[in-house]
Amino acid sequence: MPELPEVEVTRLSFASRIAGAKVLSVDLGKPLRWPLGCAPARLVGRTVRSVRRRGKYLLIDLDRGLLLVHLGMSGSLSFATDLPAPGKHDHFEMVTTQGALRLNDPRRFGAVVYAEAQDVGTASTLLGRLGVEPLTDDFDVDSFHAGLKRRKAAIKQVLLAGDVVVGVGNIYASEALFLAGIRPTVIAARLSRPRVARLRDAIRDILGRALVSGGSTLRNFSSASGENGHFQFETKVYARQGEPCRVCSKPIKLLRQGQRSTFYCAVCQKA
DNA sequence: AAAAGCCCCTGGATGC
DNA sequence: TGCATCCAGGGGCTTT
Repeated sequence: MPELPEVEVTRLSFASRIAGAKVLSVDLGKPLRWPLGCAPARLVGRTVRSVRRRGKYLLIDLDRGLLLVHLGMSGSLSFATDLPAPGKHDHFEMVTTQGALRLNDPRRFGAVVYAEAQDVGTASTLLGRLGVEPLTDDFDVDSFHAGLKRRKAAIKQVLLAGDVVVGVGNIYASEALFLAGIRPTVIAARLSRPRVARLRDAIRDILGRALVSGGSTLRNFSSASGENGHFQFETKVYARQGEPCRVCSKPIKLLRQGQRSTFYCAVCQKA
């Protein structure tokens, strides 16, 4: 579920509401991907400053230290003053003076990790190897082209790896490659500069439009205020194998790359 | 350094 | 209805 648009939609849905709140209590459910990294009681009394995003991570800045939140495959956050009693898949809850922030994550691939501020951004942290933010001006054609030049893997898998550009997951990788007319199996280093430029524009276009649409709700994603996304109704190739391409009417194809599904049109996307 | 595989976990859909 | 199998939006870690 959560690729860059979903994470950003989540951030926008509670960042302003939680800013300035004081932490009253923190409770954990079953173990997530990584341990919190501190005793929950240590967070009590701290103040939430802001909520930022880096790639698919949310960074909740406290007056001292910060929380890194990752939604994994099945995570979603809720922030409200009137949440129902916790369910079996609620594994993190932080009650504040302005509402309770809760992580629901059935598969538990997500995580909430506490870090001291000075630990963030270095190569030793979770954020150290992340690529450029695709919706910023730093995502320019020259550096994108240079990054891809070093990679001999298929372009789809390079996009998913997140060390060249962040935030593009399985849905939006297929969609962006379709929009750019590029076959997902093309070796990244072989893409010409004009095609790299098209791909850059396609990634920004897809992510931007998904963001405006509130993200994609495939199973149970919703923002922290409970809004569902609706970009899943706009996908051109994702999960449409066998159905006619919306441009040329030939059947959409499905293949496996790195044990993940890739969807493409063999006519519209040239090698 | 980069690429390929493996694995964490639960639930829903499908097939017998 | 029950059971087995496969699949799912991510990504760190280990092995080539």
